[in-house]
Amino acid sequence: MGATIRDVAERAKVSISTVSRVLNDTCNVKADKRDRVLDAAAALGYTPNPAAQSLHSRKTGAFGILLPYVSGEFYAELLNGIDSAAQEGGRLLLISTSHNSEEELEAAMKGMYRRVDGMLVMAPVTTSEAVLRRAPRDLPVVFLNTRSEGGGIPLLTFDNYGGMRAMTEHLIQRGHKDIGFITGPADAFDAQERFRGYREALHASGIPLREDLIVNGEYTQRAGYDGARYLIGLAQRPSAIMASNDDAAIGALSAIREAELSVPGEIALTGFDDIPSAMFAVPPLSTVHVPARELGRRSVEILEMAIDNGIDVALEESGDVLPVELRVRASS
Amino acid sequence: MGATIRDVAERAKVSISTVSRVLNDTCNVKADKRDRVLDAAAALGYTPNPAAQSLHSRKTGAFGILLPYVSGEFYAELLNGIDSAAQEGGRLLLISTSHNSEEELEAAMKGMYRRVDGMLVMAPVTTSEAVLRRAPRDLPVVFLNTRSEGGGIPLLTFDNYGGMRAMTEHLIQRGHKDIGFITGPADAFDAQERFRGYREALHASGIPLREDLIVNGEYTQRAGYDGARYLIGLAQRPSAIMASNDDAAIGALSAIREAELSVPGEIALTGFDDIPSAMFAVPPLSTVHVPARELGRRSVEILEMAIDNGIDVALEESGDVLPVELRVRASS
DNA sequence: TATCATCATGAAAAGGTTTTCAGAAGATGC
DNA sequence: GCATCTTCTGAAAACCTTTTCATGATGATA
Repeated sequence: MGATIRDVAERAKVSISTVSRVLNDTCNVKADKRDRVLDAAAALGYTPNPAAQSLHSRKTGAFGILLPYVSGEFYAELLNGIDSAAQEGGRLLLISTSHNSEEELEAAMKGMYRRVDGMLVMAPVTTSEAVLRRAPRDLPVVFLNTRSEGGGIPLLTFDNYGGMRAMTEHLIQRGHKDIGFITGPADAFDAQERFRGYREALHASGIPLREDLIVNGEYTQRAGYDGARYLIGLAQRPSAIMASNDDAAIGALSAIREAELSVPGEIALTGFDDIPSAMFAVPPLSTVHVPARELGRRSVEILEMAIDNGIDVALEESGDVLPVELRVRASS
Repeated sequence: MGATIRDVAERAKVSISTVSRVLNDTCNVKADKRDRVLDAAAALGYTPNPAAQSLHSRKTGAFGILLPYVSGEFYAELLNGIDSAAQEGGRLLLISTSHNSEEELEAAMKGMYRRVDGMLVMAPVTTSEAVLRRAPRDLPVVFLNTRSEGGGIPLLTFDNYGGMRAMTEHLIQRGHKDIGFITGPADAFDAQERFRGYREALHASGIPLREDLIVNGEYTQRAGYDGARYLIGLAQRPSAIMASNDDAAIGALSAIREAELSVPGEIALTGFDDIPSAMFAVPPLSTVHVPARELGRRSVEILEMAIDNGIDVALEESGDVLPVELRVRASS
């Protein structure tokens, strides 16, 4: 059904080389032929076959993105940034999820190999090196929010540690000493970093860590709800609860309100990520603003650079830890 | 860098035809050669070039999905369903956003043409016919949640009208007569349907429509917040507010709490979509459950059918309006 | 042993593009 | 008017598969 360059050539009574030249305006073609080709192409609704093009050029004009999940406002924001940057660059976007499983991750990378010019990978439960070991060597990869053993790998993170540390210090400054903490997924890089921020802030202030105030959680509302219920039920109830992300905080908020405790009067509450919902929580949630959209955009830029100029050039631009910002609202 | 079938053939000392046969096990090959080929392929880390394959087979093993936006929990759920179904079918997923603009939509479809075997399109502000008119005729398309002028087009929707009508009837049954309504985007199909459900339910119960209780909104928390503030400020304040989706309802909830009105005591509140956050709102939000994930999965199945067996077969399976379910929680 | 069917294999074509190479046509300088 | 140089154009190669076709080998049957 689709017309080929051959059809266009026939209709315009020129060779296929000429058609190609006109369409890519690569060098001079006489005006009359040029017009004939353009007319013929329009009449036939000709579009070059991308498979043939990429077979020849070894480029695809696309890149892949590999996320643990797509659910959640954080990922939505991130995707948003990636999508708009990709669209501006005229690139197509292939997406896949790994569910934090190494096998799925490897399968997805294999599946995208040579269908994309490069990949954006977010793999918080392994290291960038481990991923690269199982990936084709000639595929430019930029990592997001992933642990790295050494340098030499394009990697973009934001300051999980610093953000949570600042938030903890904020609570300490407000006089809180017994601060409950609902962790993220135990094996996730960012969750560990956030926990470290909490731990070290306490330590620096000489506040002993109460193990019973630490609840293992997930980045979900459900986990936040469950965790908060546990903390509220303690004999020595904490005066503040820190959730490892906003979703968990919103779940915790639900549990706290259910127990008819006031926020922040009886229990202060904080989150992390600053998803849109944080501002509309009741009361508005104190949280750490993460530039998710920006992270998406920047990572696309770096990938673009890696594709065009090689990994080494991209490297100079990357290795960045994007700053985060404390957003103190009514919940603390 | 990547090895080709030619390299494998050379290393295994066979012809490329044999390599191809072994790798696709299409017909019998002697055991010794088969082993040599397999060894060589493994040693070289050979993967067939997808561009060459799809050039020959005219298949891509991928499909495209075109959404208005990717932000928001509803889309995340939908994407989730699509992604998992696609992964099961071994298909790659290309994604793009249209921002409800016809130009972007057309550009995205053109961009994906011949890079995908079919497309899933959600275009609530136009009609499926309008989209198809500008699309290549030989591209299977399944529409989601899109208005259609006639039949004959694979289309999957859920019962926007019925859901909102049922919710309105629920409020009427609870004795509400002055019910504020925060609309969705004026030109969106689903938003119009939801509004119609509200209007006709009132009409059926003989309750006159108060124009001043209808606020033009968006599917955002911000719009819900603004809309609710307006409604609360009215001299003749409504006793209930219906938001066109959960995001708007959560924003409205924020405004109501800010005004220190009780929910549902002084103002009842309802949403639509049943996003995960709805259950964790305080109080938990009465809403209409929409099978977003299911919608995603089903649409992939239908597209798969359209690709394999032609549009007509897929058509029989589609045209469905997925049922929605009232979820009455504490907010009403 | 001769014939036939079956099996295994390689050569070659096709799929649609871009690009190189070479040739033809026209222009320029003497 | 001839040699040289541009400018324009077409043929063909290359990109990497899959599949058809043809051929040689193997085994079976009469």
